[in-house]
Amino acid sequence: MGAEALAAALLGSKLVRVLEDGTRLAGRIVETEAYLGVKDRAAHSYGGRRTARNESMYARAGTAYVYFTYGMHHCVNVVAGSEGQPVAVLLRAVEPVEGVEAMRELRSRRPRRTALRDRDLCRGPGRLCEAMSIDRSLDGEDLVGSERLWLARGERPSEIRRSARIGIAYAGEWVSRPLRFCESGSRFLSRQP
DNA sequence: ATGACGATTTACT
DNA sequence: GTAAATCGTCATA
Repeated sequence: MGAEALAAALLGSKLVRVLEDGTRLAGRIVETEAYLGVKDRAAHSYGGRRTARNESMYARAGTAYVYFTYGMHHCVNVVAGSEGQPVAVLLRAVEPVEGVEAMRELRSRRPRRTALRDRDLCRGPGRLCEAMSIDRSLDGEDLVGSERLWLARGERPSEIRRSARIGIAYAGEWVSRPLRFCESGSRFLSRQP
């Protein structure tokens, strides 16, 4: 499956995480972005770049690519390409469905002034990783078969909306490509399309 | 060895 | 709306 097809197909699927202590967390995916590989200036694999950091992008489809950015946030992707094709789908937002209080606790580890509403727990790629305790230790995990982090079926959205990707102002003509996929009308999006 | 840069989030004006 | 926080990573030397 190509990255765009996977980005759309993942909407409605559940991301499930089991912590060391057995706590189970789950969120329904409502926002994704496709990164199209070597030709895509916004992708970490642009131009065939292959480093220790993005090595997982070159693994087989269904592998997790987790990276650390801005000195403080993690983001999780589902690898989409056939092996050797560094193509992936970034998970940008999920709707919390299991372990909400555990998620709130995880999101409150750093001091904060404002109270955390349920709808703000997993609304954004860095936030959802913090809420689900996803970091580089899960980079390379097989999302079909892992006991720590995996994908499960869920209710498909009634309507999908495409828009431009976020946070890639440096990507030239790729900035405006409609490679962001959202469930129409969801209250759990990182921002309204 | 060093410097510049983020697929972001938060708080503040 | 704008700006600061914060540091692993990588390209350059």
